Amino acid sequence: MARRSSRITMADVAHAAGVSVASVSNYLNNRPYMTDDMRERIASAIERLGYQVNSSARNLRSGRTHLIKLSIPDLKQVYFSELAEDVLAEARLRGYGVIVESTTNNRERELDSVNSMGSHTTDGLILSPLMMRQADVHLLDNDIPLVVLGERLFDVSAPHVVIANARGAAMMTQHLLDAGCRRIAVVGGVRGTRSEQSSGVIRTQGYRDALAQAGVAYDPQLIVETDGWGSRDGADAVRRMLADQLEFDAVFALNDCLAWGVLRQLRACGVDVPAKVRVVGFDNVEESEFMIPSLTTVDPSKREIARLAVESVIQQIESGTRAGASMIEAPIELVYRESSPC
Amino acid sequence: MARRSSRITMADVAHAAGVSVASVSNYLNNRPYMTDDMRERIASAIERLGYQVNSSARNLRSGRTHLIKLSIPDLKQVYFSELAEDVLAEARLRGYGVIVESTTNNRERELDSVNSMGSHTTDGLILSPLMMRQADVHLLDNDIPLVVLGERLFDVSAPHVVIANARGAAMMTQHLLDAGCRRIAVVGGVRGTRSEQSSGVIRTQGYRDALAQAGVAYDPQLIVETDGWGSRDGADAVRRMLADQLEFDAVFALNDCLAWGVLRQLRACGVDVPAKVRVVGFDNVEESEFMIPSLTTVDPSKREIARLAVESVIQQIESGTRAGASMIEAPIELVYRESSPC
DNA sequence: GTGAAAGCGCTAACAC
DNA sequence: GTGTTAGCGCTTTCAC
Repeated sequence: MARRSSRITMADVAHAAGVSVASVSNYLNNRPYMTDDMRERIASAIERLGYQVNSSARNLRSGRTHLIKLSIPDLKQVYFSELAEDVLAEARLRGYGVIVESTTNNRERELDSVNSMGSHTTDGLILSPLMMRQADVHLLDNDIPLVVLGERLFDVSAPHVVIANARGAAMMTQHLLDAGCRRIAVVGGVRGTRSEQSSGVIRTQGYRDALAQAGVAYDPQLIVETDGWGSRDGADAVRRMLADQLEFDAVFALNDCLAWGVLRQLRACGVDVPAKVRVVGFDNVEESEFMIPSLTTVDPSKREIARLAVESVIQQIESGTRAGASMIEAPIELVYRESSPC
Repeated sequence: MARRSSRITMADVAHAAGVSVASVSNYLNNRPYMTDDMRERIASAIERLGYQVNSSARNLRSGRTHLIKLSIPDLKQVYFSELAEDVLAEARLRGYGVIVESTTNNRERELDSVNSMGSHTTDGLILSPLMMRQADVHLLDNDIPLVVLGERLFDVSAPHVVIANARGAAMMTQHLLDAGCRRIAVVGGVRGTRSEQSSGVIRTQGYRDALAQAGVAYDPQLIVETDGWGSRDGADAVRRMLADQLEFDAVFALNDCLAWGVLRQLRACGVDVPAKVRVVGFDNVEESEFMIPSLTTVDPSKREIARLAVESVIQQIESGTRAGASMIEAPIELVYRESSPC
């Protein structure tokens, strides 16, 4: 029956063990040079008293909290919840806890999670920005350990862990071209050019690059813009494409959720996948494997992204400063499944 | 251009503003009785120096971190990521941060998150236990603010926020009976009786209760057990049911993911939903609305669960102790969609 | 090897 | 209303 939290302090332990607080501290921090006898007495006292370190005190003294903040747009988006899970696991492995902050696609919140970094609650930040503007980046202009995730490369002096969006999209497009497709619709794509460097823009560019490379003409009609990137948007897109009698022999949905909707709607309309139309996605979210047909997609290896991000932010924390700008590209891979076999 | 973290302390601010640290503290904590003049001088000094409170120091002194730990089995399961998102939002609203801990269906980890509670990193715990055994509950026998989530009602002296699993399952079964179904298969159900009080067991019981109530015979054959609760398990189940030539006019999948798999596999096998077979789920996960056909399901109002849990744990934190055992049942509701219209 | 003691930056009790 | 000050519990020199 544990007492109220830990009223028990290091001093109590020291007293009970007949040693000094310094020795208890040494013991707790695995410092060498200590007689086995003392080690044992301290251990037993700790056990007996049910002592637990007070991390607030430790944090104050050491200036570290062993907490990382993970700021992402929305946990309800599978991509991010899977990424978060991987970040949690990786951080845990390295002895860090994670405060998750969901910015719910809200610029204010993104700025908040940046602004609050000075308050020492967390040692570093892994930020997946979505709404920040160029004008906001000066807020990141400090020495706090930071890793930026995703493709939005602001002029921020910090390591970026990026997905090879353009390359992934190009590879996937190439795969479809190799399979003989010539009318590849891009659901969730962005027509024309925008200054904004969203994943949509970049993936669309990758698609166009691959077409160009293969000498296949680019038809803007095939770019089907959507409101969001959920499965409903994918289904809506297909509905429109069919209504407009758009000709296409493949659909490249720019993320897996869109692809789910595409798959469902095509099936509902009696279009055979992959015989009549091939369908591919991007993100390799777990559920995609279980679609019928299972979804061919680009795997951005979230595990590796998480590992790289956590590793970098911890390295910065332990070295004491923000690392300079850099771009770490996570490996990318095509996963061939039934919706577009190899 | 911010300096390295905040070397700037309250003393610096006090000095710059020509006041005492106490006044700065008062200002920061919105304490009353303070001339507007002083208020302004402090504000401007803070602004000028770019001061930010050091939360470690504040935490040590106040004994509070304004951090809650949320311990759940797995963020990759949609139900939990949606719940987590709601918990995050609710906590944020009330000025608390959330450390998310994913126990990955691992008993050790569950115990860890409980054990580490004494170390003052977080003020309270919202725990969704899955693997804990009766033998472990003594670990929860302390005064630390705690809310237990889900149906596993151990003999723990703390508030429980529970889903009305039995009632929800019974209501849904009743709906199917009302629609004329008499052979309702339960995918993910648990045959026979087990001491264990998992959601599966309880939801199955709710189903049986409804049958009994309606005077419909219970056929154990209709209980289709599955390995897990993912969509693949749902699809597998249907495959087996069809192979075994099981007769059924409805499928009650005990969660939405199972239901997705059921929907897909039935469709793949040319079984019309809902004309031939009705399909319903449990959890009302966002994606379910976009299935084709859209999924009728039980809505456990995660938002409300999150609200109740956060509210209770914060109330405990602010009142200074663990609240006694209690059971707060979150409201439940059937959501009628195409897979089984009303 | 071990211990004494000086803070880390803040809050709150109390004095003015 | 405002200032002084004593710790919160720990880590870390620096003596011994």
